[in-house]
Amino acid sequence: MDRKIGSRPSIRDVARSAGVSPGCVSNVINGRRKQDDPIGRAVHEAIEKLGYRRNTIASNLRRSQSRFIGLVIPDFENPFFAELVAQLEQQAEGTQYRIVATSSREDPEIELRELDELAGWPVAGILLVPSMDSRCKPVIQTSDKPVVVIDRIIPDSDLDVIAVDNFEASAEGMRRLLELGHRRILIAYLDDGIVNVDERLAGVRAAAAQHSDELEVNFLATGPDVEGARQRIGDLLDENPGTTAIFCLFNSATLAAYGAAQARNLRLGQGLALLSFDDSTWMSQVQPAVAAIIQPVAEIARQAWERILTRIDAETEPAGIVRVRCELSQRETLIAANGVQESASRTTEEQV
Amino acid sequence: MDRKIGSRPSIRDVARSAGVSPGCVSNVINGRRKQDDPIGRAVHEAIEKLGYRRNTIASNLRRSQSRFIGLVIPDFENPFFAELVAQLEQQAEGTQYRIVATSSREDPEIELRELDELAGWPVAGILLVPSMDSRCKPVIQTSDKPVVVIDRIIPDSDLDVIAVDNFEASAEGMRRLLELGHRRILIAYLDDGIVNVDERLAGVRAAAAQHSDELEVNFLATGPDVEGARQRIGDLLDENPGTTAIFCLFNSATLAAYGAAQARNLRLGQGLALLSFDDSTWMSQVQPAVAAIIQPVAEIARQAWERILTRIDAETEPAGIVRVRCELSQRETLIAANGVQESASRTTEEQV
DNA sequence: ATGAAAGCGCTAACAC
DNA sequence: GTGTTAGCGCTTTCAT
Repeated sequence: MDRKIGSRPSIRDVARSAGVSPGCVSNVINGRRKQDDPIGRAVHEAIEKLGYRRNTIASNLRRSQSRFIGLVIPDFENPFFAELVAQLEQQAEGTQYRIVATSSREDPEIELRELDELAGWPVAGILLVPSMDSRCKPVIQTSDKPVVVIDRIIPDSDLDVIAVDNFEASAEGMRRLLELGHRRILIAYLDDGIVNVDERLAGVRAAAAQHSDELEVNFLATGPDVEGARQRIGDLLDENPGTTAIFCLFNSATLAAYGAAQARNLRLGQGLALLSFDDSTWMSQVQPAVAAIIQPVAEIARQAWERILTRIDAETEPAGIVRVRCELSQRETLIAANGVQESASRTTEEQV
Repeated sequence: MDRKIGSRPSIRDVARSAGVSPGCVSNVINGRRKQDDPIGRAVHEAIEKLGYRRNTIASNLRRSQSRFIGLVIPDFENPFFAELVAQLEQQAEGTQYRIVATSSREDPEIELRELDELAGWPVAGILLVPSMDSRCKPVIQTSDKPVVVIDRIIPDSDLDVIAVDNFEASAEGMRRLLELGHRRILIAYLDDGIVNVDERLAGVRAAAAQHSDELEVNFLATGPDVEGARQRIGDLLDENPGTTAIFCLFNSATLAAYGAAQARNLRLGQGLALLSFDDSTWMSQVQPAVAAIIQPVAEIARQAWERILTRIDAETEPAGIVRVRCELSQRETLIAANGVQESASRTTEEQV
C-alpha cells in the first residue's frame, strides 16, 4: 500500500514485513532453511499478505545463469513449425528450462535481428530453424552460447544440426511410386537453392537413376504461394495428361496439387496417385486420404532438446548432424499406376 | 581473453579496454554523448574488439521497465492462434516492444503456471487467450500488470477483451442458409460450456427462432478430436438423410464434416451445403471451396495491441469488450437447398 | 543458524 | 561533458 502503483513488492518489503533480513527471506524462498519454525512461517505469511512474487530475471541475473532457451523459427503459421514449438514446449516441461519462441517470418534480416536480440538476453542456449538463407552462419559460429540448428542444414559448417533424412525419405517415396508402376511422374518442389528441397530432389533423382525403365519425370518449381502452385501444377497436368503420379516435396504443394486434381476431375486414388513430403491434419481426413512422408516432429524435438542441454552442460562435445528417419504413411492416394489401390483401409497406416 | 569461458564481456570490460568509466560507455551506447570524438570512437572500437553486446535484461532491470509483452495462447497448432501470434509479432515490429509467446496446451493448470511465471517476469503487459475454463479469472483481476484478453470472453468480469462478434456472425450464417432454402440443417459444435461456441450457438438459435417455416435443426456436440467428430457427423448424416446443409461452429469440425461427406459420396456444393465458422488454408484450396466465416485476425491483433499499449501507458481507462466483425466468404459449398450454386466463381469471394 | 554486505550488468543522479 | 557512485531485485559468501 505504501509503494508506488504498478511496482510489485520486493524481497525487501517481505523482509521488513516479517521482521527479518532480505537474505533470510531468500533462504526461505529457496528452501535453504527450515520452513515451519516461527521465522519461516512469518516469512510465508508476509509473502502471502503482500502478494510477493520472485522476480525471476533479477534472480537469474544474480545467479549469472539462465533458465531460458531461445527458439527462432521461420514461421508460426507453418504447421510443421507449429508442431515443433509444441513438442519443444513439451520437452521443456518438467525441466528447469523454458522456451521463448519468436519467428523470423522467413526474412533473413529479421532472423539476424532476432539472433542479435537473443545475444543480449540471458538465454542459456538457442534453438534455430534458419530461414532459407545462410546469412546467419557467421553469427551462429561466433555465438557465445550454444546453438542447435533444427530442420535445415547450413552448408559447409560444423554446427550441431538435427534434421530429417530428406534424401533417403524422398528416395524411398520415389522408389515406392516406381514399384507401383508409375512411369510418368510430376515432382512439385518449392524452388532451387533451398537446402531441404535440394536434398529431397537429390533423393528423387537418385531413385529415378537407379531405375532401368524409361521414365518421364517432370520437375516443377512451384514457388511459395499455394495459389500460384495450383496454377502451375494444373497447367503441367494439362500439358501432360499421361501423368499418373504427383510427388510433392513440401506440404503446401500437396494442397495445391489436391486442388488442381479436383478441379480437373482427376480422381485421386483412382486415376492419379499423390504423395506428399510432410504431413498435415487435412491429409488424413479427406477422402481419399493423402499419403504422406511423415516427419517425426516429436523425435526431432527430443533430439534437439537433448543436444542443447548437453551443449549447455559441456561445450566440449564434437558437433554433428543427426538425421532422423521419416515414415511413409500408406494412405489411399498411394495407388498403382493401373489404378488399383495398394491399401484400401485407413487402418493399415504405419504409425509414426 | 582474461574472462571465464562462456561469459560475455560486460560494460566494465569495455570501459577498461577503452580507458573510460562504465558510465561513460553506457552514455555512448545510449546515445547520450556524441559518438565521433576520440573517446566515443575508442568506446566503439572496444565494443567491436570485445564483441560486447548489451545485456537487455540487466538494462531493463535497472531502468525498472520492460520491453516485453507476454502472450499466452492455448495451442500453437491451432491455425487461428498461429496466425494470431504472427499478426501480433507484426504489430510489435517497429515498436519498442517484443512478444514472448508461450502456450497452455488448453490445460488450465499450465495456463495458471504460465501466468504465474509471467508475473515473475519483467513484462510490461500480458496478452491472454484463456483456455476453456475461467479459473484464470482471479489471477488476471489481481494482476499487477495490464492484461488484455483475446478471443474468449471471461464471463462476469470487467476485463479488457478483444473478441469477434460470434453471436452476430453465426446468426448471419444461419440466416444465409435459411434464405437459401435450407430447412434441415446440422449444426456441429464443439461442446457446451465453451464461451465462444455458446455464443455461436445462441446466434444460430436466434436466427432459427426468427424464422417462420418449420425447421429441423440438429445440434451435435462433436468433441475436440477430428476423428471422433467425423464419426459422429457421419452417423448423424446417415440417420438424417434429408439434411441439406451443415454449419460447423469451429474449424476442425469443418474438416470432419468434409471428410464425412466425401466418405458418403454426398456431393458438397451440389447436394449438400457446408459452412464453416473460422477459415483455414485448405478450405479455399479444395474443390468445391468451403464457405467460411472469416475471423479478421489482423484486426483482432491490431485492436489487442492498441489496447495493451494504452493500458501500459495509463491504467485509468475504463475496461471494455471490443467486438470485431467477421466476414462471410461466399465460396462454392454455400449453395441453395435445391442444389443451385449461389456463386460459382472463386473471384466473388468477399475480402476480409 | 542468521544477518550484513557485496555484487550480477547496467543506468541515472550527481558531482566534478 | 565526464567520471563517480548508488542502486534495480536478488543471491551468496562471510562474519557474527
